[in-house]
Amino acid sequence: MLAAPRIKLEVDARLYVKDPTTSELGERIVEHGILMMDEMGLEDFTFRKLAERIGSTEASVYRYFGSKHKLLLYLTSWYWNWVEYRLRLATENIPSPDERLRLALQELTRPIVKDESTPRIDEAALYRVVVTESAKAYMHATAQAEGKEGYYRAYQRFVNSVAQLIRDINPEYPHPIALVSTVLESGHMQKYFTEHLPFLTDLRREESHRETTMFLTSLVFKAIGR
Amino acid sequence: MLAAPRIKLEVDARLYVKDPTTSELGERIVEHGILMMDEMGLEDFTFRKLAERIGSTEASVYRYFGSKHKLLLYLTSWYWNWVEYRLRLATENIPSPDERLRLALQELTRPIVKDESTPRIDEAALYRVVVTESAKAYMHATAQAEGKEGYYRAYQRFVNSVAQLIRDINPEYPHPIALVSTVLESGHMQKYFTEHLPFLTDLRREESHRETTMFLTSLVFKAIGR
DNA sequence: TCGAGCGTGATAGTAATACTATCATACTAA
DNA sequence: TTAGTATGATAGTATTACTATCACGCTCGA
Repeated sequence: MLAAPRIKLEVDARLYVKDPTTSELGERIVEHGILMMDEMGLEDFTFRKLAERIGSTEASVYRYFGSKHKLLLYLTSWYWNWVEYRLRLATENIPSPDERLRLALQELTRPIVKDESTPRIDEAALYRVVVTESAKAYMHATAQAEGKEGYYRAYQRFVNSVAQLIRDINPEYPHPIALVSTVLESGHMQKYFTEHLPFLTDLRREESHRETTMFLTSLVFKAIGR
Repeated sequence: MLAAPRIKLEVDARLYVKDPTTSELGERIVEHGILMMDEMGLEDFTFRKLAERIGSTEASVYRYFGSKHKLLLYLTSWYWNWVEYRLRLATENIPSPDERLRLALQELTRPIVKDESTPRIDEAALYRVVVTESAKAYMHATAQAEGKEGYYRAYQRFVNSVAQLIRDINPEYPHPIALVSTVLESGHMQKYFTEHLPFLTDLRREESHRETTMFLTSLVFKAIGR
């Protein structure tokens, strides 16, 4: 079996002070930042705790990321770039638009596992972080300004990619973007509900990915008219 | 024209230390709590600032609500009870299940205005607070415990009410609860996007409520098979 | 080989936050 | 009249989210 090729995803340079991929310390900050946010949640996570865990100092962490919030934006941006990359792999060379969209939705609801092509990033943990915390990344007092600055561009780009798959099937459907953002957020939310608030969903935990795939696939294809 | 009758909605007693509806100070805390969260966002809002604005003290605010988070839970719980009350008014005595669901979805996407039957509560401001902050209320490290304790019961009850409208139309539809929570959250999210992050939706700001109604109504009726 | 500079660690400090505690006072109800 | 309750006034604590300063050591180019 061949080793997976290592991939590196670009993240908007304004989301970091110093590129964390250029040093061992930077890599450790991202690696353990993900793990700690996953373990304790965004609110309890602090740069001080992170620094302690990786044997560094608070000041050094701040040399890479200007704030906890920027680190979260960096991680979500990385995440959406990674999802877009997976989606391209899954849909390339598929001639049928219907089949492309179906595969894309499957890819979006697939259970996430640690990916060996990115050894410093635990995708399963990052996925849980994005599911739980991403609303906090773009719903806050200064979100509008951050949006205008383009801080959420990775998400925006991904939403547009999927919307294009919809337009390829039915160019008359009036709200492809709203449909895609609804489906993406719903996928995350239902995942969170099945794990933490099961009385707010009827997707079952044991079958959650299969059922989520069916639920969202049916929702989308019926909405756009197939 | 008759004055609207005043209504009072019950909120789970565990969400407050002392019932804020039993005193003028309590009413002022809730009233200005909503307004200030709307103006500055949850993060910048503090009990100290609130106390200053209403001419009281931090300690006195804590005598009503154990924490900022509990106050937010109180407000969202009040909000869902209020929405459920409106939905009952809108759908009572409507014999056709189809028409009931249609009216319910209209009610859910209607623009919110201050309601004179609740003089101390600015529903338009509360709606914006819930849209922006509610994910922070139930997505955090101890959410699962709070869910088990029943702190989100108002939301749960409302989701079930709407799900029942769906079952009345098509009892075979497999995921009414997931569909309802998806639609509720999407309604909020699209509202937020049209206002603050317009590049993440294709619903236009000027027409947002009309378009949102159409978008979600079409989504739901197609999903359940009408 | 020297030295400049860069990256990091070590330490300290600040304003604000999210509470908790204590005491005084005024009004209210028996 | 008094006992209790609601509120205000004030103070204090641990933690957070940074910012600042200095020292050290490694590397890279002259």
